[in-house]
Amino acid sequence: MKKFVTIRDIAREAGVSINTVSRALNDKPDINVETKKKVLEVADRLGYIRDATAVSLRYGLTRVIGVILEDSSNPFYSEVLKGIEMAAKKKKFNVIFMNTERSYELENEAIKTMIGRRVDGMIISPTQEKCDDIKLLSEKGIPFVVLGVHFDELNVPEIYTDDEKGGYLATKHLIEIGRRRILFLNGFTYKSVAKMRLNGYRKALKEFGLEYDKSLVHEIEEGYENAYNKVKELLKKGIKFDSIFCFNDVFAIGAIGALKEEGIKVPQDIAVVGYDDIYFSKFISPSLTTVKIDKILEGKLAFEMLHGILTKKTGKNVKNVLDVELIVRESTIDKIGE
Amino acid sequence: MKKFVTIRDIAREAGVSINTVSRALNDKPDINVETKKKVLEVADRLGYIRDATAVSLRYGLTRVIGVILEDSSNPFYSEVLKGIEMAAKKKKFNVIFMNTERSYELENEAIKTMIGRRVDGMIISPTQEKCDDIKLLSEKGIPFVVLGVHFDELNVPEIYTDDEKGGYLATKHLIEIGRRRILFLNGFTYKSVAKMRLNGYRKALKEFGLEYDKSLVHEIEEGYENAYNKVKELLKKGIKFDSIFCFNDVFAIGAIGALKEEGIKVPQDIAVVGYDDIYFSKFISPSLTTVKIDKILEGKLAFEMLHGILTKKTGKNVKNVLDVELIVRESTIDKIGE
DNA sequence: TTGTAGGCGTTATCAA
DNA sequence: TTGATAACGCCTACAA
Repeated sequence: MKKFVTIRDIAREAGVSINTVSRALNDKPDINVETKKKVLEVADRLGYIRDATAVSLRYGLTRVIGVILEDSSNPFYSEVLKGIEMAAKKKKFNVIFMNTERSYELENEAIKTMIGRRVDGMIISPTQEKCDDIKLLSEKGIPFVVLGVHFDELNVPEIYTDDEKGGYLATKHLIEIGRRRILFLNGFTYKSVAKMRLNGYRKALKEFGLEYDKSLVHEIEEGYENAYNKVKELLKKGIKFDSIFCFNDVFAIGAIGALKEEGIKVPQDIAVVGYDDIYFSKFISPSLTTVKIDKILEGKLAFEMLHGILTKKTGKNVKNVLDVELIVRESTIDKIGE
Repeated sequence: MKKFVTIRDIAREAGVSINTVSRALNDKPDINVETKKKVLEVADRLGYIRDATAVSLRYGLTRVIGVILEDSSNPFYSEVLKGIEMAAKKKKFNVIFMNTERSYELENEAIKTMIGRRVDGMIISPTQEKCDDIKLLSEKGIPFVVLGVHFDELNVPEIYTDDEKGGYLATKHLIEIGRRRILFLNGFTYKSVAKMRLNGYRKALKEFGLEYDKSLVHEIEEGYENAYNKVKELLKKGIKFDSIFCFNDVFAIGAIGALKEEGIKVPQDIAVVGYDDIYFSKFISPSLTTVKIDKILEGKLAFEMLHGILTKKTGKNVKNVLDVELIVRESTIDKIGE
């Protein structure tokens, strides 16, 4: 028994040729209304579902996009991914995704796999360890959009957030509530995101006449534990600070965890600002002051950029810089709203 | 200019026929070692990447699985999805995913799309509003695994968690710490998960000689706000309870938010238990006592079940019931570990 | 208005 | 050990 109904089956059943079936199915004009009606009726009765792999091969287009991310379970990327899928669905595209676990090797493999799948385009959030793979993609002329990252050394389509502004807003806010020694728990600055936030941090310090103190700026690996441990370590060393600006909300939650354990009050003793505004940031206690990124929107726009490139409506090297917004909550302002 | 290198290009360049190329590429035995070496060298030089759409058409197998979920950005499903992708990657499968947003319509459409894509199999987390679509899939003989849900009325391959046990453990724990009036904020019991947790709740009450009080059991929609509002409403009505068992951690966080605002102490006045053990449950304050589900594992096992079905190693109607575990934290035990 | 034939890129069969 | 050819399911010229 064959698994799927084909246009040949419909043709036989309806007593017409296969391309009459094709015409009916594709709403082509040059076909008799009666014939069409009959063919469609038969197709429906037989439960015909068009084989997308065959259409892909024929057209050289798959209507599939590839999405390559660090980690789809991370609260930031999981929302971005959702936004991508929402936008893709609207345009009748499907999404294949692969995680890289922050490994350049896996990123490279994922790209090859996606090319093998003949995806019409890709959205990639690169590790930024190297960028040879992205360069290759660009040379091969395969449409793609880089997400969440800016490459100084490459001229490729990118969507990322205005992280210099984010870093600036966060730092300025801390200064404005009277903090002077602002610890910055940053990510690694070989990544554009971390570099930009650092620029924003420095810009705000400068603007308010505060000097940049190297002992207050630390680059750490992703993860709650690393922020938690770093804060504990610095407290032990006796480094003095009255506030912390964190690279992301998970760091901020880790930092707050460490501070609480040491009996340090947030925000009274030390104020904390995060970044991203992940779903849980408003629910934790104290609720988190943070720089908000509209992650669903970033995903949607990433798809729309890619779609624009695919349909030649968008230039090939457009940069799309999303705005960010400071959200003030309890981790910097005590008894907010009273 | 053609976009991709084909075996024909390699054949021409290497001066052999296309199926000699195919043999070399597929490691077939009947080929001269020298020829093979040369072909592979040419393929490499030309940057050949095999077209998976063509192979899929030829074989009738795609090495793609479809994953259909309520919401991939939800902290539960995002981890399950990651587990699926991890396991799939190991077996050289790719994952196409679609969200249903808890709409049966979208679920049905997603299934059709996946069939159109000729995925080798699907993992579906159904809305359970209806199950006609699942039944159809079963009749069509398309391999699939139902995830996170049990259908009494269907005999299909399923992976879900032992939620009766989970409900029992949570309730028993609350009773053992001296609570007698246990509010149960449940999901809708047309879903098997909610029904099973309710069974567990009742079982524990019965075991300890407590009577089931309807006014303490409420079915609410997903979302922080709904739990928050329900708790506020019940407090206002003057319903008395000394503890809450929540359908999931997000409910629990909502409940705790409402209690805190009313100046009620958790766990001293009211103890709270959640369900799922999402990533943030250990970081919030008070940290959350909850029933842990190993979500990554559930995803991995779901894929392995499906793969087993695809390779005929697994029976067609296997049920895989995952164990759950009670994780005790501060929301039920004050000053834990002191 | 309808049908025939060719081809998308690959692999498998069969003959050389 | 190799090559010619057909086939997977679909769509599109072109012919009838």
